[in-house]
Amino acid sequence: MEYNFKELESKWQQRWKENGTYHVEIDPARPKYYVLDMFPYPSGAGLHVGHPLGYIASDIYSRYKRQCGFNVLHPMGYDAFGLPAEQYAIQTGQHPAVTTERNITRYREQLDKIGFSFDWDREVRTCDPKYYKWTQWAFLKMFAHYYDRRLQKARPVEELVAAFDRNGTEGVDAACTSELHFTADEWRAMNEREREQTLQNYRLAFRADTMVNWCPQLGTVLANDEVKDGLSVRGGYPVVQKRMKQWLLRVTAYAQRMLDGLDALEWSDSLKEIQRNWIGRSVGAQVFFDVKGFGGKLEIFTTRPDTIFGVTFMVIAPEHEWVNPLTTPENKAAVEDYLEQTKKRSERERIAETRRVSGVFTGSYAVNPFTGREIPIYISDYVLAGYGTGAIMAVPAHDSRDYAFARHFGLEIIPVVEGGDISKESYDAKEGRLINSGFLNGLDVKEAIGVMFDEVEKRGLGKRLVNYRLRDAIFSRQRYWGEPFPICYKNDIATPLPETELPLELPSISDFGPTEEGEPPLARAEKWETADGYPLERSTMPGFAGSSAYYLRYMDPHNDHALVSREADDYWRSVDLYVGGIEHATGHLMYSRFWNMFLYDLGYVCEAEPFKKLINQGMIQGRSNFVYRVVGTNTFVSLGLKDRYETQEIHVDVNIVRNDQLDLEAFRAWHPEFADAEFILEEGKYICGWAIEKMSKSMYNVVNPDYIIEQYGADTLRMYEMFLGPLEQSKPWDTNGIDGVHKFLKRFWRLFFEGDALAVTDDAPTERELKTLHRTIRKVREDIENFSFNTSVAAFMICLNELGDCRKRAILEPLVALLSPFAPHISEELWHRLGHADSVCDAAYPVCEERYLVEQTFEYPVMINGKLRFKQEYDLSMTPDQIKADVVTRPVAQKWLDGKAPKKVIVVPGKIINIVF
RNA sequence: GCGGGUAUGGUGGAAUUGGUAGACACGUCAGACUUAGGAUCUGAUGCUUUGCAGCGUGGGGGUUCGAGUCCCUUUACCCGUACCA
Repeated sequence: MEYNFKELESKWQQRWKENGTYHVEIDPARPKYYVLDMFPYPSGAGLHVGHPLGYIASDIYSRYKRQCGFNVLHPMGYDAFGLPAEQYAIQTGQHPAVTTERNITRYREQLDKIGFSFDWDREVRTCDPKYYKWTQWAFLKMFAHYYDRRLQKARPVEELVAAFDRNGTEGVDAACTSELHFTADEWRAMNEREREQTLQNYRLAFRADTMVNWCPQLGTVLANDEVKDGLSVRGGYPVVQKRMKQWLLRVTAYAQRMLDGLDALEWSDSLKEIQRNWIGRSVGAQVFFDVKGFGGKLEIFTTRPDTIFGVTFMVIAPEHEWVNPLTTPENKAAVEDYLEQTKKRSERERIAETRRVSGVFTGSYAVNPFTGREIPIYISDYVLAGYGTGAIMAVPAHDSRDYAFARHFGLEIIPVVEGGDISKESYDAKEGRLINSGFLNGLDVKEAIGVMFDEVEKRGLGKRLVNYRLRDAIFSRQRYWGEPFPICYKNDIATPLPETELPLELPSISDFGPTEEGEPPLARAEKWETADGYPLERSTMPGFAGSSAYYLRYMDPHNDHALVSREADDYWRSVDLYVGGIEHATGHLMYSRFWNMFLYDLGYVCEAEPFKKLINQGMIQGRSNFVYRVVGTNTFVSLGLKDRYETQEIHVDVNIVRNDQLDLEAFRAWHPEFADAEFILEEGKYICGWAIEKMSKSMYNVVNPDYIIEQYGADTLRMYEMFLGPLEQSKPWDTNGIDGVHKFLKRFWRLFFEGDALAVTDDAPTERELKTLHRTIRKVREDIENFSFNTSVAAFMICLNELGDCRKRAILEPLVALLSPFAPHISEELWHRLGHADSVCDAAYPVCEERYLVEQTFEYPVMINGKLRFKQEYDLSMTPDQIKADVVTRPVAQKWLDGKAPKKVIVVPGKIINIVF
């Protein structure tokens, strides 16, 4: 009987669908397990062979867990809001909802062919109003809460208002944009607008002015990668840095908890490290410097208070709020000139032009509180407005940037730490003894830092402070295809819509670009206002909004009364295994953790961390093929002969190349230009060159899974994707190797049949066959637990090689169950042919019986003189004397024994051979 | 610059975690069956050498009876991040 994969795969996919095989419900009688994939953005290009890698791995794990008796939640959905659909809409006028729907249909078709065990009844789409109702709901909750730093928890804004009513800011310790101080009387004296403005300083979702790349001609904010050389990439219009009112999420409030939470997560160290760096905690001191002839004190942040005696100047960021007050009349022109220069440059450019020293003197002087010396205050864009206080104390002797600046402007450099030569560069290391530093002299750096912290606090110059690099997330986009904000403006005061009015649906419009006045596309909607006539917010939420809590929605996707019911959340809790790409390390995976912690604080979810274990699948790269055209001709020369000609390398579609051999006819038909191509062959073949590159259309190396499934079947695709290499490693796709896996499945299939009849026998298996079976079971189980799917596929192949043509049910039946997570279609078919009525999905996963392994051989560590010396696998049929003889004759042992015989060789069946001398 | 990772045959990759390097698969070669083979099966296949033998896990050094694995050093590539005070 032929292995007709096409027929049996579509048959079972159909049956699974009809029978609801993958539908799951809460079942308190069984332990739950939640396996989640990062849901895809359904792009117009469809899936290529690299996309399903993670889905296949998670599907194998889900099926395995299910067969182990777990109630497995394994859902899928679509991250459907997003820029590409909108860009396409601006160009073509097609509504993004239409193209998105079309793309989703295409994705679903492709996914269905691979045989996943998704419970599609739980599908979510972020662009569905029933779904984004809960995105809006969470936003309203964030708007209505602030972060109490003392309780380390989000609390209702009403509590903050009550506190202000009682004592003003006295005793309030809340996460905020800037530290405010006012009394209860001052608070009570504020009008409604002032109060709201004050509260925005504390809300977890708030509006504030931030610097953005603004393109007046395009009428929109641009991301850094959309700007080049101060011009917009599209259109080439000037882009300026502009302060704009934007919605933000106060993720910084959760910085410490997000940092601490990492320790308990089963994520890769590299991923945790990326998040740690992103959060960027640093412990230092806040210090105030008096400014000569000026009322205020300049606040800076430093991690090196020990070097304060070496401060010879100060620098503030160009955006610092004191730039104007600190600038003296005679420096005004120069400062304005400098500000104009920096304004033109985007943040990215500032970064790209690394270490190009620039700056300007304000004319003002600060006073070093420890030396009493007057030090000049400069403005320079190497100081970032967004970090710390936007102002620094400069210690040129011990900071390379300050050093470069001091050299450039001829400022004084005073060494205060011994150990380096500062004639050519600064000495940044945190070791050495302090010099030129008054009471710190003689201390080493670490001691000095501690002493200085105390001294600064004692003298009332400042205090210890922890700073984070993490910044609040800008949450609004001047775009159409996103969630509308459930916010209206009453007399310009941002006012939340009542929850009962959610979802606030995206209005239908036909032109998706910004308006001529530079308003976001939603300004084009007719009547974009509340029923009582208040205007609604016109920007929409960014891409990460909809993906921040989707894993919760899967638990209870049809609930109209809550994001997730208490019951569902109590049962499913959090994601046990999350599989997805590392590119979301600082985006989605940060926002989701923030979002979840917030909901946790409010008591809506029972776990603080959403993703317990996380696996990052590697990228599948493309393997491109090349042909070599002799320059100036239409003649193509085979790889081995190309050095004899002057050639031009041309990408050729990998789908018309097999084992690097070009299909000449297909090549001529591929492109009109090549219709009359001539070839210079080697041994009658045209051999192509190849290279590993990103899989992309322009390299003609995209392999479509539909094509592979058509040729080899879904089971082969699934197993081959796993066989390619370690899951977490990037590796090239090479269709050439797929035959090996396909052959394996065909061989496995053939074992069951003699002609068209089932040929499985009930003969008793031999010890050897049982050993092979159980070793395979052990290996495969172990490998699945370790996500080492490539070696488990190899284990199946080894097993088949060892079994030869064993057709015994006692061996084959467990193998079918063992294989089913990897190749569900063929396994299901064989399972039924073996006489089972139920699905192989519910067949208990085979368990290794150790006795079949240990009864034949032992693996012993060998102790010589109490030290582990070598291991050897001994067959149990060997007597202790034989083992002894073997040990003694081994070269290693002989070296040790120096010719003498050991006194005793102890053979303990089970563990250890102890050799006594 | 900083942080993380990788390096093994012609190719993708194994290696029980310090114990016979190259499992498994591709490719290649040879053979069988075939009108045919991009089907199936069998065998060979790290390199050098006719052979004996020697050399082999990016390079150099070290620890050890024994190193792909541990330590030091160095090179190349990949990823993340970037003036974070």
